[in-house]
Amino acid sequence: MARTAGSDGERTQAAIRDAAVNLIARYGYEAVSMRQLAAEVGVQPAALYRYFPTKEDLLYELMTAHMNALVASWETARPATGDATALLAAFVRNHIHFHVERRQTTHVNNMELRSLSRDRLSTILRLRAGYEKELRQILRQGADAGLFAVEDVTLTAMAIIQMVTGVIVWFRPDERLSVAEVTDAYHKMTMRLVGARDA
Amino acid sequence: MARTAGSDGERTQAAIRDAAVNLIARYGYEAVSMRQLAAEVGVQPAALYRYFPTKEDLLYELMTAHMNALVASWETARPATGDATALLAAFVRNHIHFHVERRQTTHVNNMELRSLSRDRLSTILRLRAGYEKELRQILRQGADAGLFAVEDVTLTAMAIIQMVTGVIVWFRPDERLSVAEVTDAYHKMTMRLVGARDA
DNA sequence: GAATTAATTGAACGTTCGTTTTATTATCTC
DNA sequence: GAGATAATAAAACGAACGTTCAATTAATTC
Repeated sequence: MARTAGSDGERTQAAIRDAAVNLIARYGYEAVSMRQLAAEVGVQPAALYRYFPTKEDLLYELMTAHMNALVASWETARPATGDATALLAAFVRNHIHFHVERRQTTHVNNMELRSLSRDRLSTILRLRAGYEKELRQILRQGADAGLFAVEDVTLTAMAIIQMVTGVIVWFRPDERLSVAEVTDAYHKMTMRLVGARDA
Repeated sequence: MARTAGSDGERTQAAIRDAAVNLIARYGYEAVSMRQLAAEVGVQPAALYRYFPTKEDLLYELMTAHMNALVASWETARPATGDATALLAAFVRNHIHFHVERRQTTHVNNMELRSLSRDRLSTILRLRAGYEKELRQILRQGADAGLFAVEDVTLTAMAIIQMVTGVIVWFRPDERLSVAEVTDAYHKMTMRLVGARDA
């Protein structure tokens, strides 16, 4: 046997991506073998190499796609007008929605950084740094305007990022709370955390 | 060659633990081989098996030691008297000090849960749940006493845990800020986050 | 100082790993 | 419908993996 009836490169590649995200999120990058991945896709191991030259190439593509989607998501969600309070609210809400809807790729991005080569790691970290800079700018703007009581912008930004990204560690949408309820709660906590006037 | 001059079981075991924590924190459990670990210790791979029957036994011992130390640390630090505000302050301060001083074992405990067997995983999670319950009790006590403005105790506890544990992701003690400064900042943020009256 | 025990080496086991090569079949182009 | 190309299978590569076992030497016991 060789090429199978109805086979399609694009579909196969998408199936590989999906299966890889699921497996890596659950078992970790190192623990998932190319054979295991191929079996999940329903294909022979060699077929994977038509789409991803190496295992690390596959991981890297998943991670860059996630980071680019995150940056794009904020670019779309960022309000054109509004003060720092409105910006911060939009940032937190978008961040939580994005991550709750992509728990698996988020897990991969948070856990598998150390499996990347130096160059690729710094590319991902650069993307991440750019995203975090947006939050720092909002905090600084709010502090300068006297809206927030933020002493150390960098520290506060990291605290907020860690807090809101941590949602995916414990939150399961089909349980006690809805996404909207959780988002509201984190929004309020963030506003209190930065000492926002309006909150 | 066989037994080497000056060899000592206890010292070797401690050296294995140390090297394992360093390597696993840096490269991940799956990515670290027993040969690599043995080389780091300065011993042949077979010697490791005198102290740890399997690779997973080694990981499990590192993780239980960390969790037991965390629980013991809080038992020692917990104030005998004081209201919820004082308790929460002590909790956050102890938590940050503990984790900043043990960044490597913290990383191992946060990242390698999925490499444990089901039984061992639930043992670790039980220890963790017990620790987190302490924070929930403090929050509930503060909310009942009218000291905190906490609507959802469980959600708030997870937010705080994620925020304060996240310190180890970005904080390096020898850089811009000292441990004391960071602890103070997180203490203030936590108090504002829960809407503490006294803050 | 002989017997015992503790600590370690060196070599090997079978398995699995990421990857490559070659052959084969389906689909598309004209 | 012939030729070109895309998609996959099948088999194999050497290397590395966790682990085991027998042999050997250092330290301890009596």
